[in-house]
Amino acid sequence: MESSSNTLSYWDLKPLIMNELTQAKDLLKQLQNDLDTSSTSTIASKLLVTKVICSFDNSVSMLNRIKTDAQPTAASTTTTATVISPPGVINSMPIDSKVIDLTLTDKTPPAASAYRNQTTGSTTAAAGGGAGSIERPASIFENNPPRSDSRSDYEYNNNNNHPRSDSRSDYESDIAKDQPKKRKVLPRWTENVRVCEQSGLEGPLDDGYNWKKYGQKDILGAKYPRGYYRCTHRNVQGCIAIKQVQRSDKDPSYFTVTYQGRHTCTQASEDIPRNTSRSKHDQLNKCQDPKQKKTEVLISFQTSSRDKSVEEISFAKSCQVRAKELSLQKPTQLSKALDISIPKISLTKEISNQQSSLAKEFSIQKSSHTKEISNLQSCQTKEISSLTKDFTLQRSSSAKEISNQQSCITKEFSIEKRSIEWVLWLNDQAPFDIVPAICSISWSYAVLNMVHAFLSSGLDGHSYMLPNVGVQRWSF
DNA sequence: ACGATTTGACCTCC
DNA sequence: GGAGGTCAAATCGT
Repeated sequence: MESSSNTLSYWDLKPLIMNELTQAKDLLKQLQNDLDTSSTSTIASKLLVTKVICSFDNSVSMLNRIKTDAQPTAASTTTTATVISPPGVINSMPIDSKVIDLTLTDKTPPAASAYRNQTTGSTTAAAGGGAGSIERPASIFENNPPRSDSRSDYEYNNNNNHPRSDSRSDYESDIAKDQPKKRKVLPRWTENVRVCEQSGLEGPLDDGYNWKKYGQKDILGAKYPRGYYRCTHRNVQGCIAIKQVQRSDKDPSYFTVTYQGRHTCTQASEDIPRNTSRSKHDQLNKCQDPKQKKTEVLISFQTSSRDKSVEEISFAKSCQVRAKELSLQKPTQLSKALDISIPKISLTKEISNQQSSLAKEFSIQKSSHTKEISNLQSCQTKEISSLTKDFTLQRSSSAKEISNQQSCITKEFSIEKRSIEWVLWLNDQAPFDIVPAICSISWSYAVLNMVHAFLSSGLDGHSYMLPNVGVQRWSF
């Protein structure tokens, strides 16, 4: 429903400027508190300063535009407004340094607007409770937002018959009285977020912010309804961020999330969006495979990406310059402290990182060494065991062999002994006169051999031929 | 009891 | 007149 031409009027920019100024004011308050209580780090304080500068920059930039754009002209003029989010000031995208380009529309030429104002102004004044043009203080969202802040995304027509118009605040009535009746223009972008299909949930999806659902609508031609969410801190802090979530018809695992307006609540002050989600958020996230969970963010702004990049760069540069200027022009205690503390902090961080990585490395090495030692021990134990076994076997076989050899030797010795004894006996018992012959060495040797062979074979009572003796029968 | 969600009615815009 | 966006009472969940 967003318009697509490029004209901006004062009334288009006013809410944005108010928003910027309110934000700057809040940030300054926060900074003041921080400095009073010393509750935050110097880096956080510096960040706050940068945010404030950026908000002021944006406001000034927009006000400069108004000077030229708001000049009544005969024909409708076309301009492009660009509101850039400062890197520190997080809009509802959980990504730093986002650039929001607004290509906004005012289809009502100034003349026509004036006409409308004239025709409707009086009735609105009546509805607003009087013709007085009460100047609303700058803190329009200060803690107690107007009852109609729930309508702040809209500027209603000044319709006398509008059943709710009488409940609107004086402020808005005044605005309504004076300005064209258009929807407030807010930064708008979309993201395509993929979640697992099993979840079957159409939660607001976890983007780190807390959202409250305020409506659901069946959309013509769409299979799934569209959910409407606004920031939980809307009532307390006047945060204007809203989003719409709709499941894709083509791929139900995708949700198209359209964000509108950036967070001005304290959530935005925290650089890292928190995952303080509940219920469905948690379920969805638990369900998501870490690999699948990688969110495919397709941010589509209404201006070309080339313009966006250029503006992003120029904005970043402007922020840098301003921050530098500030720290040079006002060498306060804070900036001095920052100059000293930042290198110190980064050094400490580096040391801590190195320590951590060394500890990690040591742990890994220790682990691998322990493993190696354990393996070696195991191998050695095995080897020892095997050696012991071998040794036992060898000892056993050696013992057996020795025993066998002993037995053999003993047997041989015994045989020889008996042989000699027998020869001696034979010599004593010789019935013939054969002593000289027996005494001859050759005969003795032959007899000894014969006896040895005889005893070895275990034969008993056989006849043997003795050399040079003839047949003799010997009985043992 | 209180906060979140649902849902029908209402409103704006095209 | 209809689609989209919002409100607010009713309902639900803790």
